[in-house]
Amino acid sequence: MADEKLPTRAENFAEWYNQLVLKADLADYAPVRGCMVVKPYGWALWENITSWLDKEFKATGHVNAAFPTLIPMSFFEKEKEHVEGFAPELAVVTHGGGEELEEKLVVRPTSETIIGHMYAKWIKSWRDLPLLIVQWGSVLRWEIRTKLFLRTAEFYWHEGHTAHADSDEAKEEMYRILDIYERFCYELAAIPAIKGTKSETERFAGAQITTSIEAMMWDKRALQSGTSHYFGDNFARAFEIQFLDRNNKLAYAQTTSWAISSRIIGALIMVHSDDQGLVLPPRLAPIQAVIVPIYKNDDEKSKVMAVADRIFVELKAAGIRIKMDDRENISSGFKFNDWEMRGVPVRIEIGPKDVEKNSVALARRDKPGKEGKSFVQQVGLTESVKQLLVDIQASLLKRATEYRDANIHDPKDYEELKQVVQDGWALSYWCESKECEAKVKEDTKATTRNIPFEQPDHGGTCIVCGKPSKRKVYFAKAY
RNA sequence: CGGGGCGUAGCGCAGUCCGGUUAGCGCGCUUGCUUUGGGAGCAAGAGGCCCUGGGUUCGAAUCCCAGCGCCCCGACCA
Repeated sequence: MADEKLPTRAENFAEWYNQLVLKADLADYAPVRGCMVVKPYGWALWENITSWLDKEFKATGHVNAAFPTLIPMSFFEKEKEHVEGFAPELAVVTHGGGEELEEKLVVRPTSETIIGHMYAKWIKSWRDLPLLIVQWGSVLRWEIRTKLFLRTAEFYWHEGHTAHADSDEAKEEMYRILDIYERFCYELAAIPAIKGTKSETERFAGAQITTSIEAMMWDKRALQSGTSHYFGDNFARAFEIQFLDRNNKLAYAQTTSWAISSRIIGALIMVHSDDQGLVLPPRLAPIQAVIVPIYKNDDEKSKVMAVADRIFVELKAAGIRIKMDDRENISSGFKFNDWEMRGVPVRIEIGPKDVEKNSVALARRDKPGKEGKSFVQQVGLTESVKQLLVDIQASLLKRATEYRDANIHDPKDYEELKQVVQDGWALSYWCESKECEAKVKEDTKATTRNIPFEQPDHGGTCIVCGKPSKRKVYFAKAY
């Protein structure tokens, strides 16, 4: 039992993360370099994420469809910036059925091109708009340095692709989706992500506007957790998505695309989890509460299990995602640690003493050890557990918000900015020039994350060059 | 693409320098018994193309040559 414990976060954050993903049973390394296998427990978590998003997309008029994995190479050459952005990380199929292909096929790294091609075919009239399609699937990017969930060659996501008659409507769509992403982060993931606009250099290849939500991890690095893009007519021109408008004039469609990927699971881990293992927000946890029965002999077992079974049925009927850990020959101490590693929000311990006293021990995962343990009556347990799940959800968000705010700095000058981005974020005025942005990156490795929508009501001067500046930007080291 | 390291059981390693019985150890796995309120104990088992190919030798995990694969450190992305 040498390596049951994780390295601490302070000791080695990267190694803590790697081992946590494996030990919490979320994913495993695949035989292909850079690829991962998402294990059933990890996939259950992903399904809780996707099912909420899917409902929100459908509620806002979107429909799901599927486009092919393979895309003709020539499609990528139609939008100049897009091909430049993606060329280095394309996987290309050169042979099929033993023959060399006449036109090489790209394994999709994203689907703007093939969807653009199809949209050109489908959109002929203003009556065909808006077209609001979401694809759930995976994409492949030939990454050099990979890490489970955060950056793998193949990853899972949804990609929304919409086409609109005018630019205002398309921009509204972009912002509408970003709002859904924000609500997902706050309400489900308990992550206080910040909405904003990407700088020109950080923009998606081919986009006119890229917006993002940015989240602060435990190590204070930033993680782009979702993006929503407005393309103007860039892709419409490249793929000839044209329609006759109300005035019988030929016009280009305005398109958007947007995504949240399985990377969000990495954010969940790096925002909430601790040295004991995974910590999951109750609304996303595949298992919200686990029952660990404790007994020494058959006599105790029958008494304990009678209570445990009854409680299991009650909680399940109340809609709580509950699990009975009835594994034999494993000590209860091991089970406690095991479920803590897997991030289950609430643990219910039932032993002979509880049977006598009509109580149970309730342990909340967000407060490890004795601090989070309480003894409550079996009567009314369903309500106690429900309330506890709500409390945990709220306290995770509160803790993450306080942590984020405590580590966002307002440096006085460039010297101080260089200091604070080594271990935190800076929110500073910036003149929005590429030169100043590049200088910060060169000096500190920190990049602009986004220009938050929420801004002070007055301007200031650029933290780098001192020129007048209208808006503040977040500078941080990023994943 | 440039520098360093490693391929031996599912995982982590020892053995390799200096060739020589039946290739070991820890974890994990299987079975049985005892255990179970914070990471249990004992016992018996299963599990090997020692990366691949060639060479040297009476004899190669070990020496030589070639190849393959992987990992770590310096330029991009959800």
